[in-house]
Amino acid sequence: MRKTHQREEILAFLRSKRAHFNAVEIYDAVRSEIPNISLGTVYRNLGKLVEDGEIITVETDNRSIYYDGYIAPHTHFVCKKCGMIYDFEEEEQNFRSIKDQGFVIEKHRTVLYGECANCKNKKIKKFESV
Amino acid sequence: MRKTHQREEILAFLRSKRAHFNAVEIYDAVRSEIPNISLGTVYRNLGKLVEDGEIITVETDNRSIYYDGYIAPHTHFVCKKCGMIYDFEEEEQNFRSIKDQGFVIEKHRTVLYGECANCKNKKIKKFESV
DNA sequence: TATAGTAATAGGAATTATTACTGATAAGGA
DNA sequence: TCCTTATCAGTAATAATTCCTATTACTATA
Repeated sequence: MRKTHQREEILAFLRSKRAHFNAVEIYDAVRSEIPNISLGTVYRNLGKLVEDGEIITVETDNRSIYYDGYIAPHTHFVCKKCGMIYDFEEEEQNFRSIKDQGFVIEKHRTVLYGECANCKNKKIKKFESV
Repeated sequence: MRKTHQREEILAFLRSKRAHFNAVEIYDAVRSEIPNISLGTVYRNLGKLVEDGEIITVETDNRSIYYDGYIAPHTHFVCKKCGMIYDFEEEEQNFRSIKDQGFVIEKHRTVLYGECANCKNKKIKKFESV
């Protein structure tokens, strides 16, 4: 894979932000550096960067794919009380039985929903103090 | 929400199959019962059924949303070779460390990507026979 | 430095999935 | 049965993504 100005800029942008962007957002951002870059080029390079493992995709239910420059495998936990999103490291024992059945897991997208430890503890404290 | 023939058929179809379908596949299936149903009607009703919690969506990275009539918590595995989506039961040991940290997981959306056991076995066979 | 071969580019057209619109239909209550 | 109105079929429009083509940049070799 050649090192091109366009691809460097796209990767630099994604690495510089700890957030998720869709192709058009990335296109708009990179155009400030390379005004005549085309959207097609952005898509092609995003595809190659994903293929190459430099970035990852985040699929949502709102029809567009988001790209993330933070590639360490991680799990998101969304607290339904406080709305905070937590990142968790990979756990070795996850999906043990699936692996044991001969399935090879290359990547995963996991979002957990529930109540975070902070909110749970607050609730207990509140209860004790009554 | 009115009880309409179209919505009943869509829900009945999804409940009758233990698999995942995109909107066009559901459209084709339901047309055998209601030949002149329109694709727009299928999309609208799928949206309402999701809103109502009667079915769930599976977001993958291949540009179309899949619908699942099986709403008990489970994990999806998408095979990058054959494209098939597999269901797996809940595993007790999953996310152990997150739970141990006091987080309460109420539900989750998990999609694993990789190579399924079938495709892996095919590959091995092919290699052996050469 | 010229040259050929390869691979990437811009720009736009094409494709695909989904949503929006409109006049007609039918579900469900009075 | 009659009304009201959500839902329908059919179709047009939109949005996200991919494909296509002529052109350009890079690399290695002469």
